[in-house]
Amino acid sequence: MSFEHPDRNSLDISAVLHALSDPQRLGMVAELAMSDEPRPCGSFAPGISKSTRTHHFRVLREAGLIEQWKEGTCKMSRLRREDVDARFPGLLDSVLSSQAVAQV
Amino acid sequence: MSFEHPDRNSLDISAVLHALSDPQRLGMVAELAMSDEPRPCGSFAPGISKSTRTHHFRVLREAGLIEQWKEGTCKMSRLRREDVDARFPGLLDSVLSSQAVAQV
DNA sequence: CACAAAGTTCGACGATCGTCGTATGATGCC
DNA sequence: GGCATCATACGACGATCGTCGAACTTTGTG
Repeated sequence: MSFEHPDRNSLDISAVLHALSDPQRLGMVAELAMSDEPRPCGSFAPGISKSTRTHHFRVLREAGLIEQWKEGTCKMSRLRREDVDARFPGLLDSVLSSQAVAQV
Repeated sequence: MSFEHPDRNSLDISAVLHALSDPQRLGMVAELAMSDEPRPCGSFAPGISKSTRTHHFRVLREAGLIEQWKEGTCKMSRLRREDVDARFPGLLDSVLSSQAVAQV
């Protein structure tokens, strides 16, 4: 029922950077950052298959970037912004702002 | 003679994050950031082979993180801090400060 | 209960990665 | 010139990655 969510203090910079280095995942994180509301998995990355999406969400979750929980048949996701900011101050901001520029 | 050094404006966030996501390369970048002096390649990452070192330096260079040039038989490396900061403000600082904490 | 919807699991695949050793170049010094 | 030093080029290897489809589970709804 509960999934693997690494503790705030055990976040690994290499895992975080690797998780963010994939354009697909970076796009997901950017979407999560824009709308502060949790969102079901299915509403992301419409071009890829369900299993690939599951894989990307697991990478993000195991890196500690997102939190996930089930609600009915949906799985919700939320960016762990406070935790990431506490451990790596400024990182998410700089990555996301560069992403925002790229999307204009 | 001259190597591939991407233009400041063509730096790719995914390539940069991927380049930094390897612990070996992150260590090299951290060393380069600490001593502002250019350093020969051979003085890095003493545990790994020469060819692996060459490979890592190429990844860093092609991502636009470092600049390299030859001096005699040595090849010098320098962090392209201004360029990276201009393109991705705050990124290098946050990554390097987390790295510094980890090394204490 | 039967069915639909949302995710997961399980191979599988080609591509890329990190690492190595050996051979090869380029440069400086005796 | 001969030799040592520093780095590159070229496979090669096992490991990981991103992607997929098919089968399955879980949950809600008729």
